[in-house]
Amino acid sequence: MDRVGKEAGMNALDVLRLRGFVESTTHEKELEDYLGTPGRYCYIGFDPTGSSLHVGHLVTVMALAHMQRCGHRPMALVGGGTGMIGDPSGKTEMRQLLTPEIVAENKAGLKGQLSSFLDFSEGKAVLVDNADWLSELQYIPFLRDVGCHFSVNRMVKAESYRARLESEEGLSFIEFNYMLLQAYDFYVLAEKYGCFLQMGGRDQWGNIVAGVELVRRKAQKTAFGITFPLIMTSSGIKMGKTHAGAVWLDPERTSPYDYYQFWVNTDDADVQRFLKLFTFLPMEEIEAVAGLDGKDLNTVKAVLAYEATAIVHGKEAADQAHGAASAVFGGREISAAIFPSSVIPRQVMTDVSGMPCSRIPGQDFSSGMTVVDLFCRVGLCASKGAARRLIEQGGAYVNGKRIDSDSIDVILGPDTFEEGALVLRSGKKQYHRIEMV
RNA sequence: GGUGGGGUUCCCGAGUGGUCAAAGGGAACAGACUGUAAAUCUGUCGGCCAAGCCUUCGGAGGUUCAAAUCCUCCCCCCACCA
Repeated sequence: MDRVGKEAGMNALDVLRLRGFVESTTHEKELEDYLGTPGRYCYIGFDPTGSSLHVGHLVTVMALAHMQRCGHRPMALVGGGTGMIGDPSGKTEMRQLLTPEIVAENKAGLKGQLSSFLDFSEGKAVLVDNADWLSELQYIPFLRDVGCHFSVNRMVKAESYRARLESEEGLSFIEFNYMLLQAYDFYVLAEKYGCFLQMGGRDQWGNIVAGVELVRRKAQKTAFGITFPLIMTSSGIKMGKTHAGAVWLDPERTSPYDYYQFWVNTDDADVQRFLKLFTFLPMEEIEAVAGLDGKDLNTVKAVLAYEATAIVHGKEAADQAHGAASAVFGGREISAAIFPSSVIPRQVMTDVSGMPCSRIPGQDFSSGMTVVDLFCRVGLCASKGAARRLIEQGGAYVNGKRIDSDSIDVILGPDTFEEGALVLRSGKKQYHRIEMV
């Protein structure tokens, strides 16, 4: 999708500002000039602490994608070297140190996921690994060349270390050192690629500024930094966390159906903000629906969920997730007047193939199965006690029929299936389809 | 190394021999109200073959009719001192 409307031809920094990505920048005038020329490099570092990104990473990834759409060249730096140390910024606890094998594995996973957002062909985006230069570093030369530029007095005052300095756990030296390494990364990228912009979450401010200063001192060049706000939901929770933990981009960990559901359940108050941050829909179209509220907002949420899912999992998976949502929660037509750029299906179409689903052999039902056992078996309930409670509280449904507590011991036989399938429901939102095989 | 204080159920945090599956809060789950929203109210919130039984209070032993609570050893954390 090319830039349309007022974002076309706009300075990348202004695009990011307009969409709510920018919390703070270093010397913004010069930064604007830097981004005024196409083909500029900019980078963000990713810790290879896991093999999958999650929604908490999305702001940074989307920022890179916008950079690319504005004609610049984003770089994703995978911290194969620093990942062996662990960034203490803003963290209350020390990180688990990673082994080289795990780092390699995670790195591969990250690249795959980044490819959904960035076009890595023809050098339009670059993936680098700081292990390439960090692992060969010699301690004494490093201390002399880099360490001498850092003031411990200043580092101790850095906001990013504060939590740990004040905590009971304290801060180990290896972690205190982290800032030097990240600053050195920036210096290397500046020298090697001419990359003079580093971006990151607000907790990276200290590390970014350290790099900007190192580039100035060692290379006598001006480098820049942008930090993004920490995205909280209106209810005050860190974005991307749910009761079940993180919302992952890896479809094995968070299915496209659940991913879609995560977005469709966005708080009313967050919809506008999230559309700007987490979709590529043009600003004009987002602003056009700003006045909608109540039930009408649900349509907007559907577009948000659809677009967000399509970016990560592709159009087909988004169609399925959307169709499954229509099947269980009821569909609604989406007027061509809103979000004309979106490719969301405008007509109601239901599609159960995207639903959470278990296949169970028919013979398991030949002598019947209790509702309690069935709910546990497909993971809708954590234990039989939980399943009993669910039924007693009136939250269990089979094929749309509530199981009342008197019939808690009802046995389900093969005749419960309609056309070889049956649908369980737990509470208001959790559906699970069972196919007999 | 010394001295003192700690490690409790998802999290925080009460609990110092039986009345403890363990107060209170948070999270979570269910119901009502709704719009697959928020807020609010109500209920639930270790497991099981469920008026009973089993497992849990850092780990391993021990005392006792009875231990989260007492004793011994060990592991880990914190504070102050060296």
